[in-house]
Parts: sequence; C-alpha cells; structure tokens
Amino acid sequence: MGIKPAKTLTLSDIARLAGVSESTASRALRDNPVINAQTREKVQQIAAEHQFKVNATARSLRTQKSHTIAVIILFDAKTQQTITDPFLLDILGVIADELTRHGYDMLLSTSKTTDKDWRSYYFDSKRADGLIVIGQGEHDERVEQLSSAGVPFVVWGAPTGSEAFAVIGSDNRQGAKLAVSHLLAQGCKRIAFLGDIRHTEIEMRYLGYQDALQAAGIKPEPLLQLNTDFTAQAGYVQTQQALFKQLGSLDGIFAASDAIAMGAMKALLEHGIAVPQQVALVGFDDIAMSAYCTPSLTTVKQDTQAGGKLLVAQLLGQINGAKATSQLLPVKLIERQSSWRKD
Amino acid sequence: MGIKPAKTLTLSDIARLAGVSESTASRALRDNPVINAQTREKVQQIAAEHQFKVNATARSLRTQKSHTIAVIILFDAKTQQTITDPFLLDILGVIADELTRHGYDMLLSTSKTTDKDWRSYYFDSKRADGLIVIGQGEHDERVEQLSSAGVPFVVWGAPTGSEAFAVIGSDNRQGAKLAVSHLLAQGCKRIAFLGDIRHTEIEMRYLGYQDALQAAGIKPEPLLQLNTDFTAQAGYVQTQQALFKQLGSLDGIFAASDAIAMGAMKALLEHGIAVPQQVALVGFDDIAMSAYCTPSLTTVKQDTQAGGKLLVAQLLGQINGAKATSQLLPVKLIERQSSWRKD
DNA sequence: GGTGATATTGCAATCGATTGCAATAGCTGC
DNA sequence: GCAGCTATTGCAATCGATTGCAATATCACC
Repeated sequence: MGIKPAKTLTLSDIARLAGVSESTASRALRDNPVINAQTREKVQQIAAEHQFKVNATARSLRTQKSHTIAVIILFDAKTQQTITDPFLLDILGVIADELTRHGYDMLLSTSKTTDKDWRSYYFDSKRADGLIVIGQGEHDERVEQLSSAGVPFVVWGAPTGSEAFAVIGSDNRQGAKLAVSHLLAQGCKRIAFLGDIRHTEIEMRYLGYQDALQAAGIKPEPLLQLNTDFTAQAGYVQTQQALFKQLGSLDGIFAASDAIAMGAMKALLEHGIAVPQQVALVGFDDIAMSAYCTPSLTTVKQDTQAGGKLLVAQLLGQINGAKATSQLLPVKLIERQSSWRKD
Repeated sequence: MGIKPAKTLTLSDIARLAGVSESTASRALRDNPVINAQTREKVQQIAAEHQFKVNATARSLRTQKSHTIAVIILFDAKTQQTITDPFLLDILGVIADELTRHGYDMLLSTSKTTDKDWRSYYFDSKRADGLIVIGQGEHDERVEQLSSAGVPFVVWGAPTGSEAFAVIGSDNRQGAKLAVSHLLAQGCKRIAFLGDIRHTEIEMRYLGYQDALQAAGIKPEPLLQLNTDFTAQAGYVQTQQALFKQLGSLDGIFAASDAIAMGAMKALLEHGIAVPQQVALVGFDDIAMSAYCTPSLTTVKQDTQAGGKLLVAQLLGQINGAKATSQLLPVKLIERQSSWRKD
C-alpha cells in the first residue's frame, strides 16, 4: 500500500516523450529499418527507461494474430478426472519450451471444460492462432470437425497414414511388437495386455502385441486383453482381477503405459508373484519413475523431446501456409529388471 | 482443400443480418436487460446460426480485461531442466479446472523462458489480469518485485506470515514433524533428510524435521541433511552416496518429495537394505504413484484440491479489489508400508 | 538552379467490440 | 392535446497499436 500502481504507459506516451509520432515510435520499437538509427535508439531507450511494453491485445487486434497456441488435453470422457499421467507432463513441458522459444504463448486447457466446441472458443474467437490436441482419444468427432474448418492444428496421437489432418505420434505398433517380442524371447508363453483399446494409440499397441505373438506362432487370446484406464490404480485392480480369475497361468504382462505397469507390478508382488521370474512385465512411455521402481521397469521409450518439437514445428509451419504432414516417431525398448530373466 | 475457410463473422455482420445496430447487437448478446426481449432473441438466434463468436481480442482491448491468468512454474535455476515433478501436474490440473470454471483462460509458462520480467511480459502487456506463481524457489527477487508493482498475484509456496504478498501452501513444517515423529515412533534413531533447503518450502520441512527430533530429545546432525533436487534420480544418487559414506548407521530417511523418496528406496533395495526393517522411509506429496511402489510409500499428503481452489479464489478476489491473504493448508500423514514396522 | 531520387516522418484509417449519451417512439394522465 | 415518462435503439467515441500512403527534407548530379 502507499505505492500507487503507475498507470501503464501507452505507445502514444512514449511517442510524446520522444518527440515523435506514434507511427515512428511503433516502427522504431519494431526495428523497422526505414527509421533513422538515432531516432530508433532514442525511442527504444525511452521505452526501456519507462519499462514500456506493447499492449499485446491491441497488437493482436490490429495484426490479426494472437501469437498464442491453445494446447488441449483430451482425456477420458468416462472418468471425468483431471489429467494425471506423468507422460503428459513430459510432453507438455517440451511443447511449452518450444513455443516460447518461437515467441508464442501457450493457452492450456483440459477438454472437460470447453466441452462443446474448441474451434469456436479458441479459434473463431481469435484467442489462438492454432491448436495442439493431445490424445486422440476415442476417434473424437471434435477433431474431425476441426479438420473441415480450416483451423491450423496438429494432433498427438496415432498416425494412420489416412487421416485428413496431421497426426504426430510414436510408432506404437512397432514399440509394442518390440516389447512383446522381448517378453517372448524371455520365455513368456501367455502374455496379458493391459490397456483400453478404444483409444487409437492403445489400439495400435494392441496390434503390435498381436503382431509379435503371431510372428512367434502364438494365437492371441482375446480374454487376455483387459481394458484398463491410464492409472496405476486401474493397473492394480485389473491385474488383481486377472490373477484371481481363470488366468492363473500368466507368465507375462504388457501394459500400455508405465503407470498401469506399476499398478500391475504392485498387484503381482502383493500376491507373492516374482517379477520377472514368474511373471515378466513391460510398460510403455519410459516416464522418469520407471527406472526407480523395484524391480525397475522395462519399457518402450517415447521420444517426447522429438515429439514436442515436431508438433510445434508442424503447427507453426501450417500457420505460415505450409502443409503439415503426419509423422511416426521411432521408439526404443529400454530393458530393465522387470523383464530380464538371465539364464 | 476445396473447403474455403469461411471468413469469420464480426459483430457488425450479425447486426446487419439482424437488422439492428452494432450497439444493439452487442447488448443483445450480452443479455443486457435494456434490450427488448424479441430483439434479443432474434439477435442471439442469428448469432447461433452463424456460429458467431465474439472476438476475444477486441473485447479485451475495449474492456481492459483479458480474462486470462498466467500460471508460472518456477524451477531450479541451476538444473535448467523442464518441469518433471508429478506433483506439479496435480496442482496444475486443479488450477486449470478452477480457472475455466470461473470463465478464465490459463496461460502457462515455465520460468526459464520469460526469464527476466514476468510483470512486464504478462501484466504490463495486458496478456493476463493476474499471476499464479508456483514454487517460491529460493527467495526469488522477481516475486518481491511483483508485490511492489501492484500486480494481482498469488504464490504457491511456504507462507511465513510475514510476507508482503499472499502465499498459499501446505503446512510443511507440521507435515514434516508428523512424518519424522512417525519414524521415531517406529524406532528410528538416525534419520537423514533429503531435500534442498534453499527452497523455502523445503526449508520449512527441514525445520519440522528438527522439531520432531528435538521433541524426542535428539540433536539434529547437520551431516544428515543432504541437498537433493526434486527428482528420483537425485534421491537415488544422494542415498547411494550417503550409504557409501560415513552414514552407515542410518535407520530412517525423510525425503522432501515422493519422487526423491522413490529414488532413495531404489538405492536402499539395491544395496540389500530392507525397507522398512533396516531403514524406514517417508516421502512428501502423496503423488498417485506412491501407493503403488513396493513397499508402498508412507508420505505426507498435500491437499492439492483445496490448494488449487484457494489459489484461484484468492487471485480472482484480489482482481476484484479484495485483499488476498496467505493461508496454511493442513496436511495429513498417510501411513503405508515403507515405514510401518509392526512388531 | 532545377530535377529526380532517396531517406525519414506523420496522417489517418483500421482491427472488432463496448458503452455513455442522445434520440426516438409509444404511452399515461390530466 | 400536450407535458412527462419509460422503453428501446442508434450514434459516435474509445481501447492501443500498426501500416499504406502522402508529405517533407535532403542530397546528388547535370
């Protein structure tokens, strides 16, 4: 108190202080080469002295560019819970850094809220110049809408090669195949799949799972696929149920995310089942924690660094008129203790 | 291609279509009671038909309100890495939901980028009406600056009762005291503290640690406090080093975050040290994973739900002229296997 | 000295919505 | 039939910056 919040200065104030017109001041601040060097420096110095900052709103209105990207995190419409998967934070961090590096602001939203119509809310209203949608979810219609509306946007999800918009994502199928082949190589015969195949990405992982089994001459058993939400809790519960039921002879589990895998591991250990000796376990994502559980978790590493950068690059390119293309990112199997049977 | 992005309509288009003036259209859309009911409905219907959305930029410029809050995540200036702690995602999710519930957008930024001056960048430029700063860090000067500049903002950190701005945060000291008292009650005699006390919040936890020891007549040993970053890796490394060094007689560890605790647990188990029998372990935060490691992690639960809501409520209140006040949130000890010596 | 080219600067319109104030129409009551 | 109200609507200014175009100054060169 006592300190009166100095009324923010406007460009016209700066112009007056520098003894030039608003237009000159504006050009000087934007380093327009048409302005005399001395004038430019004088204006810039005065602006700096007074800590003048261009009013972003006015600029946006005039230039018709918000220099802002909306990032929308989709999550399960059923479990109306907040975002929790650590993997999200990973990729979000990369996107945030990339955007700021390019001079863009990031508007973050979880889909629950702006339920109906992102396009209207973020794009038509000029809040954002483009959208990044994370999690293609269950073939969301809202994404399809976007593509037919000329809105610049990219999706983190499962590229199929045939979609009408740009999707960036890991090679889920190949990753899953690597994981399951690895389990088979460790001697596993009956491998369960924990993951909700109604999500496109997970569906691809399930296909990779089947690929690996078939390549080994094993017929996939539909009963071994258990729809599981993206949480440790869901992994725990499903594993418990699976073990209590007819699936007693399991000797391997492939979980569609590391969080699920950790839940599964908990359930196994609680039942006195040795990991990896009795049941070998592989996850997906390679979140930071995976290396630090016991036994440490074998998993398929998604390259969030490359993914985030690519999302941003493609989107900004699209905003500048280029055509964005889908892209599949290579993945890598990280072998750790949860699957490693050395004998 | 083929689909031409229909030029977005403006208010004046709607007004023309409805056969009224812009002012009437504007008032009709905002449910201004001075407008005739029939006129209002006609305008609203036409607007809906054409999916008209008010240009947020123009509105912001005219009303001098952005209806946007900037959320700034501070992290260690030393380890210039991206945000990774799962706890952040927790509270971020709550804040995001709360803000949208109040009709505000959320601009997210990590401090690395807008290094110098958030006030200028977010507030002076009118990008945001207020700021939420997460992680008070090491007595950041930039926060102090804010308070003397009349910018509406609140901080998630460690309320001391004497700061010049509103800080919301958990009762870190009490939480730590609970945790360490619990360890003592389990029979621990020499308890290490893993956490970087240059962070205000961690400093408070260290004070609570000392409180508990002193209450039990034990003199805290400075050597048992090890500065540790907020990662599982740091927890792992520090624990390893601690064990290799002179601290062989440890029988308890209090980690300043769950991530650190999990790293510590890994190191202990790798060395064949039984948890909790030889060394009992307690963390802080209660992130989702804590219940699913093995042994499951005893921890101090922070109420992110209450915290996020309070941050938003205080900030919006402040924007509307109320005075924001600091507040200490109660915490709760969650006893799990990593510390429970039943005998 | 005159002509044209070049370097700088300023005028004024513009982006799209909001809002104070004035204007009009319709109605009431005497 | 008219003063005085109320209910509605529209005019025009405004928020703050950007930019096409015009205006002026300066200089070179013949």
